[in-house]
Amino acid sequence: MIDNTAPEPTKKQQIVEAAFKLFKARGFYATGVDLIMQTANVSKRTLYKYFPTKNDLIVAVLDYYRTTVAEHLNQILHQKDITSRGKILAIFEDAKQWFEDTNFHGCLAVNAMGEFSGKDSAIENSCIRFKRWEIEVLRSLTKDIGSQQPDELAYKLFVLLEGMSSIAQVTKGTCPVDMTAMANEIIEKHLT
Amino acid sequence: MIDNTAPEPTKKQQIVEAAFKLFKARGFYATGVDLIMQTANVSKRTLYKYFPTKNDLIVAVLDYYRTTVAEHLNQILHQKDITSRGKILAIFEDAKQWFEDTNFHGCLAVNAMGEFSGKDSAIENSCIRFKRWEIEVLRSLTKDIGSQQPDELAYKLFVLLEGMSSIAQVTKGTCPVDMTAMANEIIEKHLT
DNA sequence: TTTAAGGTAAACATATCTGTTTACCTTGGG
DNA sequence: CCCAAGGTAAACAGATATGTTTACCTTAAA
Repeated sequence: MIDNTAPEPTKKQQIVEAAFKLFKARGFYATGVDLIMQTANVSKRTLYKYFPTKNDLIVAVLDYYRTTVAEHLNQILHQKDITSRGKILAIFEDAKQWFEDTNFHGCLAVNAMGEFSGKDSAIENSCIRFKRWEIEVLRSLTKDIGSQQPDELAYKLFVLLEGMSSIAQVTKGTCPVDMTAMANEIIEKHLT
Repeated sequence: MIDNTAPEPTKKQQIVEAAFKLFKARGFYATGVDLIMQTANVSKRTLYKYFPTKNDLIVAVLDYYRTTVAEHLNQILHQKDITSRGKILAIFEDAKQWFEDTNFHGCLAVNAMGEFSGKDSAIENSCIRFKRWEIEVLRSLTKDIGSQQPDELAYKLFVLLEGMSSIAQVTKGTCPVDMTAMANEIIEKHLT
């Protein structure tokens, strides 16, 4: 009998998810493995079996972070009755909700870079990969729109999203500008 | 005889400057007080005399960070033969150079927020104060320009700068867009 | 000369962190 | 039945962190 219901054991995933939640809310250095293992309901031995070092776990968490963002984005990207331009604007509307959450703590990759820049190249690379992936998502959309310079437009939009994120993380105040409209104007200007 | 040459002792400043350099390059948690005191050429006792807690020192460093940015900005802001609009564009050009430095490690206030959000309200407040000050600098310029909604325009420009900073910090790649030109277009669009 | 302020150097206390090891438990298939 | 895989619990080791304390030095002013 072949078991095809749950191929992956759940313990490893429990660890990653618990660590993800804690790292996001409390930072990386400030979160000890003891707390992670308690939150995940897992013994320390099991944790170190799957992740020989804490930094290995951090890399896994950053990769997991990308999959969660990707799954969330796919709800927008896979809609059939909406143009690529509409999808971009939908991303901005979605980001607005995202950033206004009182529980928002900034981009995990940016935070990780702040703590591990120049100290752990595997973590650094994971952060860079994440940002490259984000901009690639935008680029595929700006290419769809028919832009002659899809890279440039994607970068402009990316700067907006990153700025919104950073400001929201620190000030936690409401945004006085309709950033979706601003993005739309930038697209408009770019296409003419 | 009254001594009015150097009223403040230099030790305190040495500590703040050394800590500033180290925190910027290596992060807050990852930088121990031993390293700070060695870098500052100061004994541990002296350090704890001026800063009873490491977090007290962090708050002082964040305040010092603002004064260094302010002094740098004043070179632009105090020029007489340049319009307010020109000053804004000069800030963007300056930021470009700033962010392209291989030794750039992102905004210290953003990094501090990533490490201490929800953990130390004095540090949090220092970060928020820094961002509020930054946007106030921009607002005084957009007001000068004659904008009817100086807050909105300042916020738009601030989003751009923050986005540039974040992306530069993580990807360390060259920016494929002339952000100064983009800022100029946003100003143009806003004023009409 | 004395004294107080400010400093150094280094041992010390205490806590916490990552990571290891030992001993034991549970469970499902051969 | 048994036994290997995967797990728990908890003690342990070693490094490192923040702070404290003790003893001593230097210097300028009263």
